[in-house]
Amino acid sequence: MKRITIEDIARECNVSKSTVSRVLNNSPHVKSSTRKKVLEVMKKYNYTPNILARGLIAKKIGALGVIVSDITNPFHSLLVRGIGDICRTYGYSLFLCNTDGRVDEEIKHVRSLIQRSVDGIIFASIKLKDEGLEEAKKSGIPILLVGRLPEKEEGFNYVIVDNELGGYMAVNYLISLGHRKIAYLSGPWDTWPNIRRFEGYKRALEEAGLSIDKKYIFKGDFTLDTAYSIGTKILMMRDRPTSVFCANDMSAIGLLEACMELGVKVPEEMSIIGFDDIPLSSFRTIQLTTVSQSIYDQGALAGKILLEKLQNEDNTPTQLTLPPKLIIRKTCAPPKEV
Amino acid sequence: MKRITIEDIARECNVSKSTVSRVLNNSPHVKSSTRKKVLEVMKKYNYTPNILARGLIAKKIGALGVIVSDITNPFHSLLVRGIGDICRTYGYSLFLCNTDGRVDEEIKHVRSLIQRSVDGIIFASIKLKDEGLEEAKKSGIPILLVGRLPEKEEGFNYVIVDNELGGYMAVNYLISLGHRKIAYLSGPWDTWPNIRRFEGYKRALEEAGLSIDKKYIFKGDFTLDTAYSIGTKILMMRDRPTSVFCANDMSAIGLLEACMELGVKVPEEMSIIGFDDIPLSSFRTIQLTTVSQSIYDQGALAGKILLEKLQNEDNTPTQLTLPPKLIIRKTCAPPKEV
DNA sequence: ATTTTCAGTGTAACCGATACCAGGTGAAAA
DNA sequence: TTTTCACCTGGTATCGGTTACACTGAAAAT
Repeated sequence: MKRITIEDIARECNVSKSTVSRVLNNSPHVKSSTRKKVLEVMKKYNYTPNILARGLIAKKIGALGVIVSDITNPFHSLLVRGIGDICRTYGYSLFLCNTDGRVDEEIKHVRSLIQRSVDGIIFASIKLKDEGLEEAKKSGIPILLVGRLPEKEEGFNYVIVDNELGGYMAVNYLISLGHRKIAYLSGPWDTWPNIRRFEGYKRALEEAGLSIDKKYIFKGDFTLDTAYSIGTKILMMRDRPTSVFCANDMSAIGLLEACMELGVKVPEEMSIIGFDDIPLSSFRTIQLTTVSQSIYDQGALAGKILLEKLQNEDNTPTQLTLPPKLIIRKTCAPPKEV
Repeated sequence: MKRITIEDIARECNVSKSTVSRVLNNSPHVKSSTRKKVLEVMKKYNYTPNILARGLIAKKIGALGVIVSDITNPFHSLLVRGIGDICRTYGYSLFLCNTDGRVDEEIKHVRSLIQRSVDGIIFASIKLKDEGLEEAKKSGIPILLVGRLPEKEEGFNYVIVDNELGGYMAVNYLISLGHRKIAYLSGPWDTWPNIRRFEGYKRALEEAGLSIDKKYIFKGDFTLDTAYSIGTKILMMRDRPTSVFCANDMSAIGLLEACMELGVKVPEEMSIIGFDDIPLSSFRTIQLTTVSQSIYDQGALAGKILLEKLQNEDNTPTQLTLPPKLIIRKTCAPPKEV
């Protein structure tokens, strides 16, 4: 079926296509009777302008790209949902790119987004050194980072929550319950969220006058299965910690599973606190105490900031650090021995 | 930063842009020395053709749109991941559209995808009567449906699993374990998956000579919370069923939670079987017996079929019905009384 | 009465590619 | 020596819009 073009509309109205274009763009210099007629004909033929033709001149297409490692990850799907909803209200479309954490894929996606003249790119899972990010920066397309930061964060727009503070709050909460033996189950070690959360962990311990004990630091990778197997090890060690701050909720849930498997009662015999507050954490059977990132809101805010910036052609970087929130549910309690 | 255009390359090479275009499109009629030079200059300037300009002529942009109700739903995120991965291997981009199950949003998204000249649209959560689908059909853009079908399915491309058979297999399995009082916890009633699964339920009961007892039919909506509250009702009724076929995994998990809350042992006192096999179902603490839809594969296959169809300009509808798979885990056992 | 202003519209160039047609070249065939 | 023809290459229209500029005629200003 042939698409209706601006020329078809113009012919039908006995005007030139520039006049139709003016109506399309709400130019004030159109006689109201002409405008009315044009609008009528447009409606009659159900006409919508071709965005590609428009974009060719404007060098933008009313679309953002969002780059995540894996949309299947509930953190990312919530974030993308937030971004997507905002895009919709601004009339923008959204390209979804999964990288699987691979730099080459990320670069490919970035190039393809640039080729498509997207108006902006949101990076949700950059690494500390990120070539894809560099590539995008060179292109001059507005960029915004959510959730995590690269090594050199200067000049970038970003929306994050204060991960250090979140870690601090989590561990402080455990300390306030009376815990002294507090373990840390990490995420991928050289990763921004892990580094920041671990710093919060250390600060809380230091302020409480507790020493950081290497035997209580466990290297995980944010996945359930790894956390499960590390969890079984933690539970079987001789001077077992009374509580574990897990670098993310998935890890916490893996640990929780290990506890169930080994008959260790949570929270009576083991307190567990996570980070992120993914939907799963609030399940009745899990009820994980955790630090909330307000993921959906973070995504929505990120989208909003970038889109506003595009509309106002504002090039000054907006850098937003949101406060985390402690969500107390049922996996933490005072330690038994105290 | 100004983008390099085909003209810049042509000038630098002292050839016309048609020649550059020929190189770009692998035309055989280019002297190999010329081609070499052009390719060098293209590489030197890191040139990539502007997809919008290209798309304006070709009337396509190398992108698909996928319409889901909510990417946060694990079923959809897996499906989209499968579609996205295939798109990537074919060099296509993917527009993500969330409708929240609202028809008006769906129509808006469809229109916007048409405006953007996407090459094809994949619908993942259409309704029985779907105006958005109609709108897309009128536009002539190739369409493919995954996961569920509309009332009139003629002429559409689709990839689904046999939901009726899945329901049949699930219930048959319960029957084979010795269950006679088998309840059905439905999804949204007038919905394709629910209708088909319920039909499977009925067929299995009929073939086994069991009557369909209205008091064992419960109307849910695919959500955890509804299933939980219905679950508590089911567990407290006097002539309680010994097993429940839940229309999806989320409902099954809601019921599972209700059982835990009320101290009903699963599977000893209550057998539960779900449908979908979302990742959550295989968690160690859940171990839900269910009917697998191979969601990721379904998405990948759907994407592949549509993309192949686009490349071959094949207009005959491909209609694929995949077999479901029974995944036996730990929530089903023979009933106590037998 | 003459000039200025400006609302309302058309013309044509342009965005960055593709595609068709035609022209030029040189080697092989006549 | 001329013709033929395959092989390259350039010119130009085109896709569907936007936009700078020019033009018209009527109202406002002088």
